[in-house]
Amino acid sequence: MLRVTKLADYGIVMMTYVASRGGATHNARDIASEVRLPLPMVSKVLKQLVRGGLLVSQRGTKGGYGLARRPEQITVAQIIHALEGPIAVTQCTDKVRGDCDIETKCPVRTNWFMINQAIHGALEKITLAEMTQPLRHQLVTLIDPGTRAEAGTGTNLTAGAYEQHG
Amino acid sequence: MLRVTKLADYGIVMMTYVASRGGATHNARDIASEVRLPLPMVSKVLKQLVRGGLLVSQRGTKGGYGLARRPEQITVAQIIHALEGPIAVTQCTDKVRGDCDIETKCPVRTNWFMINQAIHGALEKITLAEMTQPLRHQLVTLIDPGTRAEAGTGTNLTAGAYEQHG
DNA sequence: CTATACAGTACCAAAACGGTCCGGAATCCT
DNA sequence: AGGATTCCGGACCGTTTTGGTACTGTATAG
Repeated sequence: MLRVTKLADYGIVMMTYVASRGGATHNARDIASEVRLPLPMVSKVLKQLVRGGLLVSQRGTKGGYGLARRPEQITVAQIIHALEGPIAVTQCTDKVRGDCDIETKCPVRTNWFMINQAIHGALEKITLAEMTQPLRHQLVTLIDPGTRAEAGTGTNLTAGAYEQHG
Repeated sequence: MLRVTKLADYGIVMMTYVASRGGATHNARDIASEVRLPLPMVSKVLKQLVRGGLLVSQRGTKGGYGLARRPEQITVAQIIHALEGPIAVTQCTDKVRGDCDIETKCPVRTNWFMINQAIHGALEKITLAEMTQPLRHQLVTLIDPGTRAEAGTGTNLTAGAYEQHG
């Protein structure tokens, strides 16, 4: 748990794919087939990434999607934000749905704020450029020496994505 | 998003409350009234915290719950683990439900693994002892200087918890 | 002006979440 | 011994979210 949605998971895979192909634009159909995910899903994610300002789109016959800026300027935190809103570990954070009207009195609120910042900071450090080059040094330094691996990781890519994308 | 469930949110509030009262045991009813949450809910959370080895319980007339070990030995990561399973940002992590059968080929898998470790590391650093004393120094150091506050935080405590718990 | 490709939005089934309830077992007190 | 208290282990259920699809509209190339 403490899980990211599949939308965000897909989005990161797709962004990584686009970034790995330099500045060229790709249309939704090609991306879908490369990443081995259904076209409607891919299309949906791409649209949201455009809205989030991470991709730029071109309509028409020779249209497609391309990165809105250099891979070094795009972070994992930004991708998650584009696909599932602001990173907020607890509710009553969107400020829109202000459920928590006792903010000033709640003794753990300040701590949650810091926890959220810590997580956000970790995700903000990781750029697309690094994602295209696994095991890069800067990523490694994110991990504490004493931290045990408690659970595995991986993507939601259920039997398909990147099966043999080369 | 990237949100913790309310169960975990409640759990942290409750653990913080118990820890703030030293080593004494409290029964579910008292905790519920102090934290301003419905008794069945509180009871459910407490049970899971016992199963997770974070609380010890005593049955009978003078029964109740107490910390299983010193607050310094209990981390936020452990509480989340007890209430919603292993911390895993992406699916196919529980190893039980191994959806992702292309692990070795997926190019972003390694990166997800590191992201997960980074988050887990951040949560593992925060102990209950620190939660009872907000704004402690070690917490502050978790936050990167350059990290912007993108969204507020807080608890899910919808109009009730800790309203006037003093 | 037609084929292509993105844009927006509505829709739906399935799963997870949040919360409640009930019968059972241990402990204390009388 | 017997009742009162308190934790234990489930099942249960309505609502929300998630994951995924479909359909109509709009811009662009040739």
